[in-house]
Amino acid sequence: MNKKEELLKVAEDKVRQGGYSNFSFREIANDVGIKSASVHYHFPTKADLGAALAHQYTDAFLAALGSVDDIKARGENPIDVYTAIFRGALITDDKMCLCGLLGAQNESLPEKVQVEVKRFFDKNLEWLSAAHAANGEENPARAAITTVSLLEGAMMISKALNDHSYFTLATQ
Amino acid sequence: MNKKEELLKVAEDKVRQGGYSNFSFREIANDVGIKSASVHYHFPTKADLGAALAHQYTDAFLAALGSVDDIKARGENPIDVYTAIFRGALITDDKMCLCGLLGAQNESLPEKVQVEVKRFFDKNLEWLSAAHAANGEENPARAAITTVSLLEGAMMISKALNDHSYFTLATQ
DNA sequence: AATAGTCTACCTATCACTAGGTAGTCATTC
DNA sequence: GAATGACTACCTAGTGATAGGTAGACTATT
Repeated sequence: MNKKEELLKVAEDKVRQGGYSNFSFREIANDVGIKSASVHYHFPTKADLGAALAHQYTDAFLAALGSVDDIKARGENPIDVYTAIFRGALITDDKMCLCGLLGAQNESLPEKVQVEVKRFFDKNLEWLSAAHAANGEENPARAAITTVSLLEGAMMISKALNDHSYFTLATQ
Repeated sequence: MNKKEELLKVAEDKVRQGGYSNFSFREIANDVGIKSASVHYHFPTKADLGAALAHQYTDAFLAALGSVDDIKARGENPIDVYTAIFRGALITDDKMCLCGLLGAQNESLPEKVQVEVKRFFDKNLEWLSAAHAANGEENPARAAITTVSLLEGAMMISKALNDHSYFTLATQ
């Protein structure tokens, strides 16, 4: 793991705790043992770092999901798989969804970051629509937005009330 | 409307756009036509202002809701009323729910503010549980957390994708 | 005389970002 | 195989802007 990857990792933790403005170049540089000026070598501006963060997060999330077809082939319900990955992100890391938090504060973000946040949700809705269609839902597009809304909202409220059992109650 | 109320109003707009760190004493002072030092007369610290903001927002929200009994007496469904108020907050102001955004970034907030955010959701869940119970739901507590999760999540995603139709699709 | 509300003037800390330099690595060239 | 030049990954030192917060003076109302 090189310094660039380390920087993204520590920045991700901070953003998932308090949003885009919850990390500074100085802080993350200090965390990985370099100087803040050197962070600019890897990421010219803070917006570049933020965009890279959301892009990487989206890719990792999609990779964790896998393909709807593979899940159906295993005889599992893709919506259950999707829910389990959300639950894992909350329980394991005790943190919000990166793009959920960024999405909520969308208006104040640099455009580069907004684009990547939008990509996250576009890809999620695409995946969920396919999943609901494969399950025989009559309105897969609506079911998709309902599923992701419920999960992001339950995550947010579990963080606000500092009690993960609300997530379980809302999604079980 | 005095300066204190004006300050809360302009601060609320900024927080609902980009979170707790999206406003500064200098900015809001300038917006209402006083100096930043004078803001400290009304609110000793930023945490005090943030807490007052969330408290006021909660009170206004509950007042707008009214009582479950009154709504039932009018022959309306309280969950529809609740949903309509959420939709109004999104469509009219084109902004997130204040406590939703603050809740998502809960970990990075001063404790005073966290307490007020928690109060918002506690009161909301209480109201929704009573509403679902009045509707004859078999598990009002679960229905309550599901309702608020869906609405907060749909709001967040509508902001992230910059398209209110997602909220309508998820909640209609 | 007292209080409320605002002011000027300032503090320290932190922010993103830049200029310019250095040590080591690498392939190319003579 | 020694020298050259480009490249990587960092550094020191600093910029101007902005952050939250404080001390003490001023002014208008009561």
